[in-house]
Amino acid sequence: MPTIHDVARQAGVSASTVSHVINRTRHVREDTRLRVLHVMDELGYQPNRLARSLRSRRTHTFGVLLPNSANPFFAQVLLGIEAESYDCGYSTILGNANDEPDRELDYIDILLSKQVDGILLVSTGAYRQALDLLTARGIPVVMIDRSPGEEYDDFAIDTVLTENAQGGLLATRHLLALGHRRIACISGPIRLVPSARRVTGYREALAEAGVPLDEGLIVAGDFTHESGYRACRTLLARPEPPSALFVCNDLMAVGALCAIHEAGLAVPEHISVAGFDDIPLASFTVPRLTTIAQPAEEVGRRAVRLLVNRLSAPETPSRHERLPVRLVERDSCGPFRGANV
Amino acid sequence: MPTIHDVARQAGVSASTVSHVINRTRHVREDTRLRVLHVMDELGYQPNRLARSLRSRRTHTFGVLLPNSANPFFAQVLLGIEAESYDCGYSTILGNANDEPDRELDYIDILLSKQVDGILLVSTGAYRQALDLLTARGIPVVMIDRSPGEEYDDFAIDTVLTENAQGGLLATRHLLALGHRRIACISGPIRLVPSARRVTGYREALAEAGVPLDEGLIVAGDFTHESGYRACRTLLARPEPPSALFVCNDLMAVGALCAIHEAGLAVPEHISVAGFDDIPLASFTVPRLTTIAQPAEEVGRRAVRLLVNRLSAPETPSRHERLPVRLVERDSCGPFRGANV
DNA sequence: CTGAAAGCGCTAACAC
DNA sequence: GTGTTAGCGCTTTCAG
Repeated sequence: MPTIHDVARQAGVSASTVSHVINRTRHVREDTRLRVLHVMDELGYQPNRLARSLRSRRTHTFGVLLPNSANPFFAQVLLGIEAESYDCGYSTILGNANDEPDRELDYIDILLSKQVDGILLVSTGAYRQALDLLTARGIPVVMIDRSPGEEYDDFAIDTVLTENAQGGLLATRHLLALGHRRIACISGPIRLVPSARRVTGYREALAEAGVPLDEGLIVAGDFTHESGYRACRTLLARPEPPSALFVCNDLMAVGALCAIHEAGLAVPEHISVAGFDDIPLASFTVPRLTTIAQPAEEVGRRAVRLLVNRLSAPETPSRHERLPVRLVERDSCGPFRGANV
Repeated sequence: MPTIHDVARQAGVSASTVSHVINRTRHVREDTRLRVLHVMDELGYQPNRLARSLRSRRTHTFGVLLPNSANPFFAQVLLGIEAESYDCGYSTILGNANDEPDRELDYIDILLSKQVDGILLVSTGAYRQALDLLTARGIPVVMIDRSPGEEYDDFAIDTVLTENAQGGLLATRHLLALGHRRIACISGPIRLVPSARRVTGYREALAEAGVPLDEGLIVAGDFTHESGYRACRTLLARPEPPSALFVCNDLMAVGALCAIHEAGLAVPEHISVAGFDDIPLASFTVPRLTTIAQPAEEVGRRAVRLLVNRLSAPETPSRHERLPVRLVERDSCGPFRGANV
């Protein structure tokens, strides 16, 4: 591979001139500029960005840490992150924590030593340690989907969150408006803030409507198809099964749909199901899923924009974006028609 | 951030000694080793891998280029790539081509100038140009899922493919064995080799069984839910609709399931559906999807292993892995019960 | 077993 | 408008 010196020699100028042509960092006489460009082209010169980064202390690379990039919701967020990063001239190094906090921390070390310019983090649970590592280095971080809460305001970290509680509220209100009273909830892992907030919304809606809450109607899953399937079976086996389900993510809702079908019941005739996320699949389930839409891709893009902004203005106070959710009515929720089975 | 010189000074040794302690590149007296280790720990020293890479010409980073990381099949492959890379001490830079060949080529340039040690490529279609860029640089490449064909054997590129034709054969034979004769096929984009191979398997199975092929029963989708939905509607609207469907990927099969349900027909009573990929969701559709399983995650892991091997033995002749597929029988295929509708 | 010196390819400060 | 110089932080000969 030719170096910048090869180009310089060939074009009869100094390396710094070539550098300035490449980076438009100061004026170069038009004819020399063209000559340099021509030589670059001729030699097939590609700058070594490693060397450039070492010197300029900018790698134009972000680290992206996710619990699991194959989860459709995160996959969509990742799509937004990658797309916006590309548009802004950044590359993305991807790391999956696989829900193992240790792995998350290990990745943070790796990313830091690779000198990434910033990190986009959906933390698996090691909030405190992760943020300690990060802020010790003073590297910009945007936390996505999950935040450590107000206690961490001093960390000056940007966040992009969605209105989880509002989503739980909207979904449950919708079910109530359809006449349902025994509304169950399949939650995500309780330790996760977004999941907890969705359940909060659910509780609020019930309280608002004066419907007493049967705690046995809340069962926890872990955001996978399988867990939604199992939780739903548990619910159906109860002496007084619910007539509607608010499921805290679409993956589990799909599992629930499957369990209901296998139990010989119909959606929405016997049971209504509302999900959360509006993953692309949700438009094609049987029946099509009514759900709370989160702008996943936009979440990713916003996060990147925050990061890019912070790099150009490091001293800005931390910014917290909260994106709205909305109810998408499809075919999985119907009016209450009396206790089933 | 402390540098290796800070550590050296503090420990009273030379930088090269510290380097050797870190990289175990030659023996160091036990007590000095411990002292160095201690100082490193004390200062919270983290090597700057940029500098290291510039010098050693190894970045321990792979580039991963996919058509779309949110497609569940690729998402699963990516999971395998990321996991195995991590296990082997590599990071992964992710790039989505979004089915735009130009973007794929642009990403290749970026990855090369970031000096990645190798590239894992699921090409969007710019095979020839992509490989030209890559081989000109002599950088190791593993092509996944799609290969340019025998004509490119001189490029000495490793590949990991799956038995696509065999999959088409197995699925169609299964449908035939259930008594179906009018079996339609929803293919992927014709220009893509894997899709074409699956259709080849489908044709072979029909020929094998002496069932004449009605070309009108083959309709092309583009591997998305939506296209499967539309293709299925087209098929159902035909004067003599098929009694079974072989759909070239699960995403489209899900779309087909939805279309069939909306047409008031039942699976598998009226129509049988077989998919391809066995994405995680396939176990939870309504009804559960019979499909051809590809070991997606393993595909990713194998690809990384090939790359790692090649880095340690660059002169090895190119290796081509072909992973087997298998039929997973679930609930979406049933015996032929006479013409439907 | 250890140290000194050179240099990976680039950019930035300073001269002219 | 252009060139010279130094050096980012590390590894790797080469000496000892």
